[in-house]
Amino acid sequence: MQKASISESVIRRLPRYYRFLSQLEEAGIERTSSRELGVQLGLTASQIRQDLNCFGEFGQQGYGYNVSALRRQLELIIGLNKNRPAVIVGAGNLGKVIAANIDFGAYGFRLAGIFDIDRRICGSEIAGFTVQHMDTLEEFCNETEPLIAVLCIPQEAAQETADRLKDLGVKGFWNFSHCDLDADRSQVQVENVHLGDSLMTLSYRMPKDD
Amino acid sequence: MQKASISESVIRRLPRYYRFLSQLEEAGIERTSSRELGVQLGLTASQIRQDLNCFGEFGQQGYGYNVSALRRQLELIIGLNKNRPAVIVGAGNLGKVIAANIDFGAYGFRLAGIFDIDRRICGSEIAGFTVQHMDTLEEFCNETEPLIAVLCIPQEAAQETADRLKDLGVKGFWNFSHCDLDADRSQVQVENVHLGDSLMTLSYRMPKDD
DNA sequence: GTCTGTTTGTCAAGAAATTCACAAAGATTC
DNA sequence: GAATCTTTGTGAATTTCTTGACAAACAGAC
Repeated sequence: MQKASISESVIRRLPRYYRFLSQLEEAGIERTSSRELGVQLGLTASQIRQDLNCFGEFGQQGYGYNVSALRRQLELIIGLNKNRPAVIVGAGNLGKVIAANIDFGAYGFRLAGIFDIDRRICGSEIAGFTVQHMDTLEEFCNETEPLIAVLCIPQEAAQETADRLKDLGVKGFWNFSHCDLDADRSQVQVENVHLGDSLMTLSYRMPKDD
Repeated sequence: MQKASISESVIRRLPRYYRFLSQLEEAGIERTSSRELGVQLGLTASQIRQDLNCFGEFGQQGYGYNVSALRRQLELIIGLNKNRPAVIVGAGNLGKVIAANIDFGAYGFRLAGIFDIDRRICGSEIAGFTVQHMDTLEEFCNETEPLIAVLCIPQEAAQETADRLKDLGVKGFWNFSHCDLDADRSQVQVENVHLGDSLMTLSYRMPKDD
């Protein structure tokens, strides 16, 4: 499907393409072109063609791209059609919000369980799941084989927990802890989410008025 | 302070440098070097020196960098020492979590108010703030002059609300709506946070086992 | 105080990403 | 159905980003 190894820059743009095409499809628009997409997304038409061509030839000369077909292709490329089990580790404020508000199904996953170390939280219900204690993590993983883990735990516990989950077969980490996980990228994929970093870049870009 | 216009790539790395230096400082480590930082952060020493030199000469040959001094410099560069008013718009699940969990002070801002369109939510208290109705937004902005707004509202309302806030003098948007805001970057800065995009890149990087 | 070792700041080379440009192919018009 | 218009896919040019290399400067040892 893909021509060579895809650069990080391209990968980061794929979700935007997918989102925008979904919007077009919902709006009932049947066809589009790299020029049109470029204008809407603030990119050059050339870049969009270049990006898409990493994965195949989805357009037609003189016509452009069929919105639904291209959206579907991106869905397959990104893997959104799959249904891979995911586990949330850490049922504090953040864990709760993610459990309740992220539509894992829309991203090719399904939430399969929520865990926490605090026995006072265990047993309570979040998003239809009973919070389980970390002691039962091994059992759960052997049974359910989660492909990814969402880490919503304090910085101190993150690396250790990630290692433990890695040994249990988890292949991807969506990491909300305030640290960068250390991992051999050939074995495990890590997506760090640092809201603080994001806010800092905004802070940097604010007028300095010195 | 800065030598020329700073590239996006460099800006994105600054928060990581800052975070890591804060950790070193807390651990009581006094000095470090570009080589050491590079090993820890998974970057080349050359890149770190290049990045830092965009803003000045903070190191000393034969010695390296003083951790506290460099952290302090980055603090100033990013603007974390400031105290600029911020407003949260949208007091649903996400708005609540952000209000309660983001330490705005640590990023050079201070939370000054929370707004929502839903009168049933207005009047309730979140993180010490009484949720105000959007009708009173103009009054609030004239008084408090928030520099940034955190948008935690549905996609449909995002662009309109952003325009309204822009007219009220807001210069930056931390946008959690599921859309990319359209804005003249010379007047207004937008930092889009798309958790869905983040999860999609993880989905893409998962084994395909076809 | 001299000598050795380390590390910076910077320039240049190399690599990567983006944009340009255009032939080829098909759509659309008349 | 011929002529014109549009748009893709792609190789090359350009720009941007990253890495390599080294002189200059200082630290630390003796």
